[in-house]
Amino acid sequence: MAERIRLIDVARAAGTSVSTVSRALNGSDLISPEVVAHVRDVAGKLGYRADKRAQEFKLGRPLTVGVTVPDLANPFFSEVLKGLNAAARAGGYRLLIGESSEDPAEELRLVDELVDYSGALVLCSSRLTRAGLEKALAQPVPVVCINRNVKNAGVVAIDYRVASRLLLEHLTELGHRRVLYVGGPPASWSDGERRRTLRRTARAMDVTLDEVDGGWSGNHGYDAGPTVLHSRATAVITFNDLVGIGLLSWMYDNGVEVPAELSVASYDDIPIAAYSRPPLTSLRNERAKLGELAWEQLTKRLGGADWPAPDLLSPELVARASTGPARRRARIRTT
Amino acid sequence: MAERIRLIDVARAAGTSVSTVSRALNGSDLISPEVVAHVRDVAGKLGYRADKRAQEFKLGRPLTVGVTVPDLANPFFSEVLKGLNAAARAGGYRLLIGESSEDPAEELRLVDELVDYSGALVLCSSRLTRAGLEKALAQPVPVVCINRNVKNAGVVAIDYRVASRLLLEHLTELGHRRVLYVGGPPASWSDGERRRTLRRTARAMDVTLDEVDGGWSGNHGYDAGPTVLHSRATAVITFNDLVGIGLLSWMYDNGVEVPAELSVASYDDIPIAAYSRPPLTSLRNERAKLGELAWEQLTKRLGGADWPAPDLLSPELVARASTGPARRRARIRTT
DNA sequence: CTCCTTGATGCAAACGATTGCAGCCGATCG
DNA sequence: CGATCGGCTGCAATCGTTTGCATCAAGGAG
Repeated sequence: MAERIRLIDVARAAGTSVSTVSRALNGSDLISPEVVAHVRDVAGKLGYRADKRAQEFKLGRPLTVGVTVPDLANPFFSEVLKGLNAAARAGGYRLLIGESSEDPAEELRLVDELVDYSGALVLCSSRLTRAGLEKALAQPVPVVCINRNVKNAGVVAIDYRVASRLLLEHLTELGHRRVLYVGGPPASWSDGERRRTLRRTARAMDVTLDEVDGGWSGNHGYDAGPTVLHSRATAVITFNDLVGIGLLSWMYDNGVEVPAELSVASYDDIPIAAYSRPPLTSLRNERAKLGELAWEQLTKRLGGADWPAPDLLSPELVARASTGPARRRARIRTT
Repeated sequence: MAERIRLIDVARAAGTSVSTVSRALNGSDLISPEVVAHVRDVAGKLGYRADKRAQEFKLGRPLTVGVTVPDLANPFFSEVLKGLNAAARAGGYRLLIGESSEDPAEELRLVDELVDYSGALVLCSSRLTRAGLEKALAQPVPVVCINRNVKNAGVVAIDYRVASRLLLEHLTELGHRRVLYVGGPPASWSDGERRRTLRRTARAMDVTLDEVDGGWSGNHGYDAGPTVLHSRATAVITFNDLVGIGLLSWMYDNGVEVPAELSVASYDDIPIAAYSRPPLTSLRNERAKLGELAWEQLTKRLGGADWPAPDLLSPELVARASTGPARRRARIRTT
């Protein structure tokens, strides 16, 4: 908790001027090597640390990227953040992270606040309304959206066409012809994409697809249990692994054998998916890479270029024990 | 991506001076109401936003709190961050989050970097060595440690004495007299505390306690499976829920009945613990509150006071199906 | 010996905001 | 009617750093 050392303190101690100290510390070639060495030495002894706020202020651009995520506790987002953080730090930027708690209004507030501190914005799985997004894009900083498709912004997303095809191919190979999708949060673009591509692919593969609403957490999956049980589907696809694991849990509690009576598959393959009972069939995606690519798009844009074409990442199926051959007969059972 | 509007632009548009605009916007009582209204109006029309960097620079103190966590993907830390974030934002501060990836050297680098931008530091479950911590505390900003006890800093932690007592009481009531602890990361202070309090309490309760090393993830728990199986303990306590769930998974894969043959209990009660098979007995703690309390200590300190006494939070036992009566005879089984 | 070049250094302006202080103007009082 | 007072407003300094430009000393060339 010592007092802050300023450039002028170093200058005085070194018997020179602030400009010389600044130049010496920043490696200008206008300064004689001996002076550089001396100044560095003195600065080191005094424990001088440049005031980054003053530096950035003088230099103009904020070296900060603002990021919004719907939910910090969801491993999917944590890993996107990991990737983005690593890339941004390597580029000399740091992250200002905001959590919207899955609330579009809160997200809008966040954007509004983050933009005051940031030279760029990354909206991760934005739950913003169309109008809200427009507003965000009108801000005086470049914006990249992860898992949300918009014009005039960088876009990095999972390729849900591939995702849905992989899931349905896997299930049809196991003999399933009737599949139920348990959906995600209403404002989620990626939920919309999952539905759209599932529908389209199901039609092409002659699979009957039903849909019910769900959410993003284990509780949402657990609560969907009765609905799922009463459906005529032999396989269920859930919005994400947390929902899937919650659903598996309900099935277990209610004596429904998975996968003998019902198959369950999901998106994301978060680490815990391998440890559910039974282990959950899911779609592995390179989440950290989503973050890295977002950063790449941003640097290009900050470098003056136009927005590059959207980056689409294809997931990969990880078949585990929660999916198996479709049962032959209609389920006979009450509650 | 419009150009940034500055105070002087507003001043010109409003036909007044920057000082007047500044005062009008900041609600000084030295300005006539009509002018205030007019300036506000013009500023609104122009979409003026104060440059926070310039503002903070002028005002002196950085309104940023730097935070380090070992692992962003661990729900425990996510929720601490949630609590801290909410409290700090309410106090007008924002969070700069750094992830050390469970690496003490990286954490030291992080601290070194964060301190350049922050007016205060929160070290969450710091893995720093003693010397590293000293260094961090020598920085010219106040530091709060969550789940790590140090002098000359704010301290907020889980009360592991209570935690260990609750776990061992629960297990002894179920008839267990021999318990194995599967430990956490070597640099973890809280792992040390868990061990210390478990040992002490076990001695007092006449329980035999064995210990093996583990880690922080599901994989660590899974890998500990064989060791656990070959031990003579009837109950296992794991470092955290992720480890516990990994261990449960190994037991399932290898046909060991839980809790009939082995009881498993753990610390933290992350949301997913309720959905493991069987659901995991764990210790619920108010993680978000850890973050809030850290902020409270910080504000007191920033207000000029000395560090308050450490805040200790008592956890609460959530008994689920992974713990049950101890089996009567020694386990007979190979691998 | 003087002038000019060159390399090293310092002076001072600038970034965008806040704020102490001086100044201005109208009103009030003697 | 002039002095004073008080309420608003603007000028200018300031925060810590960077950087264009002036300056200065030394050395070489004429």
